[in-house]
Amino acid sequence: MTAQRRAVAQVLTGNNLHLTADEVFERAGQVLPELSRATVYNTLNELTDMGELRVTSFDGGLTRRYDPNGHDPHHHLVCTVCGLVQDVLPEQDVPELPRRDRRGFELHDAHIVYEGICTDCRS
Amino acid sequence: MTAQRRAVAQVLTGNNLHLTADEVFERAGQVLPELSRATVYNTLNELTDMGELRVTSFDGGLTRRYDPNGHDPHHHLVCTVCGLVQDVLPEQDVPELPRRDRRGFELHDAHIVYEGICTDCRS
DNA sequence: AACGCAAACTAGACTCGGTCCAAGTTCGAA
DNA sequence: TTCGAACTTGGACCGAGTCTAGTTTGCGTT
Repeated sequence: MTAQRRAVAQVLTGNNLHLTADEVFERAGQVLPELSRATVYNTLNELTDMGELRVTSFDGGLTRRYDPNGHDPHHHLVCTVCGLVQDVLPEQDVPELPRRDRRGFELHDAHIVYEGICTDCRS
Repeated sequence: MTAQRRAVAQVLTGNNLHLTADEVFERAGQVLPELSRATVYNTLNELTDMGELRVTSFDGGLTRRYDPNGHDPHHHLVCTVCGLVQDVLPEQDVPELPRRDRRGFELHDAHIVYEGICTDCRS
C-alpha cells in the first residue's frame, strides 16, 4: 500500500458517487500533486479486479465510472443528462429471468437501472 | 432517405443484436462499399435522436452499441465477457423506486440488466 | 547502515472510438 | 437548366484508456 494507492482509495471511499477516472485523478491530485494518470488507471483497475470497485457506464458512455460499492448488490439511478450515477439499495427482489429467455447464459447478476433527470439538470 | 441511410437502417432492422458502429460500418459496407464512417455515425446519431435506436453500453464498455428496438420497453441480457447484448421482453413489472429513493429525479425509464456469460464464451 | 532486487510510479507515445470540418456531390424545386 | 440545401466523404482532430521504457521506492538481507 503506497501513498498513491492510498490517495486514490481515499477519494472513492465514503460516498456513493460514481466518479470518472479523470475526476479521481483530479481529486487525488489535490492530496498528492505528483500523481500520474497511469497510476490512477492502474490502481482503479486493480481495485476493480479485487472486487472493491465496480465499473459502470450508462448513458451510452464513452467514459467509465467507478462504483465504490463493489460488494453489496444494488441498483442505479442515472441522470441521462449529466451522467450522474447514484446507488439505490434494493428493497424488493428483481424479477427472475424465465429459463426460456436465458439463451444458455450462465447468470451472475441482475440489477435495475432507473433513468431520469436529476434536480440540477432540470432547473 | 438516401442509399447510405437505407444501407445503415437495413443492417439494424430485423434482429435483436446490438451492433457497434464499426460492425454496422462493416456490414453496410458490403452492400455499399464507398460508404464512409462519418456517414454511419451521422446516421446512427440521427436514428437515435429520432427514437428509432437506443444507445446502450454495459460492462464498462468504451464502445457504444445500438439497440434496434427504440420504442418498446425491454430488458437486456449482457455477456460480461464478449459484450454481446440481447433484448428480453418484460413479463413482470419492474419494482417501482420508492419516493424517498428518488432524490428529486424525474424518472423516465426503468429496466433490468441481466449479466452473465453466453454459451460461446463459456466453452 | 549499505546493498540489491522487485514492485510501483512517471511521462509520454500510442491506440481506438467518436466527432468535426471543409470540400465535393446529389437531388429537387423553380 | 440552374440554384441551393441537404447529404456524403476523407482526413484531421479529440479524449479516454493502455502500453512501455526508464526511474524511484520500499524492504529484506547481510
